[in-house]
Amino acid sequence: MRHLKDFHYIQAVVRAGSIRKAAEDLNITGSALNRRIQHFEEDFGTQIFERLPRGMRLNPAGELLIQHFRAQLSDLRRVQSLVADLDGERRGHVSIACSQALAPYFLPTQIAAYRTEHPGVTFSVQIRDRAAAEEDLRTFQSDLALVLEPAHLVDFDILATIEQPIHAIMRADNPLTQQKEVRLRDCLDQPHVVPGRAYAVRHMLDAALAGTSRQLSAVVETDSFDFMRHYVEFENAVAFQIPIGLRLPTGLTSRPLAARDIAPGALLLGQLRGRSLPVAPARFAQRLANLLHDYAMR
Amino acid sequence: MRHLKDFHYIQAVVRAGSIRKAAEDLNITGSALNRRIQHFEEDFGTQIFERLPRGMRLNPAGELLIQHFRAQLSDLRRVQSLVADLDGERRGHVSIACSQALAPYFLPTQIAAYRTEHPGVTFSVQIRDRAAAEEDLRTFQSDLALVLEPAHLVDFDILATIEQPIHAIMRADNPLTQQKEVRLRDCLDQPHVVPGRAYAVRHMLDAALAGTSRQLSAVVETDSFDFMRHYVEFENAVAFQIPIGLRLPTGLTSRPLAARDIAPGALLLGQLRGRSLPVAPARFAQRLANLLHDYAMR
DNA sequence: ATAAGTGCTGCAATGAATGCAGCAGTAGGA
DNA sequence: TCCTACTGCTGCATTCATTGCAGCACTTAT
Repeated sequence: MRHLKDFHYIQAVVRAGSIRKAAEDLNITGSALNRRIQHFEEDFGTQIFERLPRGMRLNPAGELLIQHFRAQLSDLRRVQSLVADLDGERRGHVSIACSQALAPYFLPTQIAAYRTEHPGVTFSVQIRDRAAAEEDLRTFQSDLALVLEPAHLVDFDILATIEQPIHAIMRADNPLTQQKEVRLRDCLDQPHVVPGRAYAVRHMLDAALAGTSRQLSAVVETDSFDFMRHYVEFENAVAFQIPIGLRLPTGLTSRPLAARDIAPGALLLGQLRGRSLPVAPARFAQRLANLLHDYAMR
Repeated sequence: MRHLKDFHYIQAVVRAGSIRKAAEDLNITGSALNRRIQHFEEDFGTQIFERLPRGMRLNPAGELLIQHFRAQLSDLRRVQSLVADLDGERRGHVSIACSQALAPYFLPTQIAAYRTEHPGVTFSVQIRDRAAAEEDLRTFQSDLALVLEPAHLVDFDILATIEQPIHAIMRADNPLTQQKEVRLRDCLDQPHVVPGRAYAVRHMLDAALAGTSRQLSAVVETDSFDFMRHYVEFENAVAFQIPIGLRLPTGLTSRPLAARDIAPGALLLGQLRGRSLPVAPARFAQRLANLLHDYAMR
């Protein structure tokens, strides 16, 4: 859209940190970009950048403005999708930020199922830890977030929620498998692999152990849930995961951790508070919400 | 703002009904305006106007778009007022659509009181009947509506509400003044003046009389509440008004109508649902809401 | 001290938006 | 039925805003 060109220019400067770098990204000269920004500031009424010796940085007014622009762009997409709907096109795009646990199994099946009914709808899936997922919503980079134990919940509108007890993942020949549910201390007695600090499962483990005499002594700490799941196949260790993301190969199995050791985590589906989602994201969110609701009921 | 010029052009065409008339209003030629609109439609992706032999009219996509633009403009104003607040300017503008009853006394005192604390804030007050007030909110022409018994309440966010029994206004020597509250039928036995059908007081009178054997037989029906109030001074008649708008000259007095004859009306303060108001309107609304709340308590 | 980076500005060239005149078409009145 | 008045639209020349180039003043890191 032509009338949002200034916004793209401003955003490029924000990203690049300087006019000249941004100008290169935009395939224009620095002077042209410089003047556009000066013009914009002039009829906006205030400076929106701090001029530093090493480049440009948004000032508070600029932060407010760019947030406005993002909201505006998002609303324009919504209107365009409404118009497309009017024309009977049934197209659209859904952008989701989700916890890593949802990536291998849960989301692919849901998206594939949705696309059989609405083949015109495309998706983008960003794997984000619990803080980054919320930031993605705030910056309009994602329409929806499906995330375990989000960090702040400010500006986060909860569309659905289910409880997810943490499961211990181990080989089928592990002695712990003889019990219906396992104690956390028994897991810690075995070699165990845990996610990095940014992840909710790790956060819950840390919280459960705070104030106890036990502590984690992980043989591997990793950012990859995939790695953890596969590692257990090669060393007889214990990994941790939420059940909704699980579909274990033969030879591996899982048992829930005792609720008195570690409280179940909340898996939340949410959007940016106050935002009107375009048609496709709204419908997909509705579908996910129903599914999670049924999942919680059964 | 430069990047909203297309919007102003489109809105001018909507208002004028044809490109050439709109072009005249905008002091440009029809061809320029025509091409801008064609360009816009091109990169928006769809036609926005129906081309009729007698001019242009918005199609459904255009209706959606113009609503988006209005919201965008409103949000831009909000951001600008936030920025002004950042600069410590404390300026702003508040636009209110209100029932006629609030115009002579209630709103002037409130606005004046607010302006003693915030002299940089300016106001505009539109007198609107109950349907038009809501339409004003919907089209972003007013930030707030203070209106008796609104008609539809769709997209209307209620910020405060108080009950207002209808009062009969009459001369101090009227025999009805001997009672604490008066019956509607006794009022109808006297010459009476009533507002036009668009107004809430009239609507409530009609509703109260529906299904009874009595009916209005007004000696004067008028759009002016001022007229009604003054008319009573010259003919010994009865007029109707809500108490919050009343401040009677000596010689006139008022008595509430019996609640069993006619239910009190709801005076609502509201804004457009989902809209974030700029600083000044939000603060003034807060002040009004508090005031109405106290008013209801006493 | 040098080099590399920053934002900014004067001048000329490019390209987009505008104005003018005229076309084709429809609606309503004599 | 013709005529007038209105509609949206378009080719061409012009105007004006936007851009690119080169260079300035300045800061920081080597």
